[in-house]
Amino acid sequence: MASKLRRLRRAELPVDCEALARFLIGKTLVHDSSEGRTAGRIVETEAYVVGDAAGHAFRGPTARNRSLFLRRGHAYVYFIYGMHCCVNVSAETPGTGAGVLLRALEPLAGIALMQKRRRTLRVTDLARGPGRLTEAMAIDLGQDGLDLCIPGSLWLGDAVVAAGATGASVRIGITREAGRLLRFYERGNPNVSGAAALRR
DNA sequence: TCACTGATCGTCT
DNA sequence: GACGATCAGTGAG
Repeated sequence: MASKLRRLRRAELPVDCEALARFLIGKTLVHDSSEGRTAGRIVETEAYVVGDAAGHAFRGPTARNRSLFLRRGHAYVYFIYGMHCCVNVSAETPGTGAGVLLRALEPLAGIALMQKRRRTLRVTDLARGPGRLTEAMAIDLGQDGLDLCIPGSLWLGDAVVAAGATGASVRIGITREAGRLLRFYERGNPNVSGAAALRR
C-alpha cells in the first residue's frame, strides 16, 4: 500500500483553514524516519482560523508560532503542558497565521514501531489524540517548519480509503471561542479522540 | 465510562 | 507567575 501512496501537491490543498481541515480527513500522514516508516489515516482535525482568539497565531508572529505564517502545507509543531508536542498544517497564504491541528490517526503502516514508541499494543491508543499522534509518529520540535509538500521525511499522502461521513463539533480543550464548530472527524471511527459522544 | 488529578515546562503577561 | 490546542492513572457509578 504505502509504496503506491501519492504525495499531495500544494495546489490540491484548499487556501482556507476550515476547508483544509475538512479536506484532510481521510488523507494520509507519513513519517519516514531513521527507524522506519509510520503512516496513518487522518481521522480528526481542528481548524484554528484567521482572527480566532483560540489560535496560537492570534497575537501575531513570535519565535514559537512563526510556522503558522508559512505558505499552506508546512508543519507547525509546538510543545505543550510541559510534556507533549502537537502538529498543525499551516493553512493560508504567506504572512497569514492559521493552522489545522491534526488530532488523531488511524494507524496504517509501521504499527509495530508505533507500539514501541507508545509502549502499548492497543491500536486505538496509538494515535488517538494530538499528543499520542506525535509520539506514535515521532514528530517533535525538530520537524517544526518542514514543508509537507516537497520530497522529505514528513509528508501528506492521498487517501488510501476515501473518507466516510464527516462530523463537526466544538473543539476540545480550549476556553476561548469554545462554541465554534471547527472540529472535524470521520463519524464512528474508533480512532477519533474525545468522549464517545464526540465521535458519533 | 466518566470525572478528577498530578506531572511538567516553555511562552507570554 | 500563571496558564495551556494533553495524557495516564485512579476511583466511583
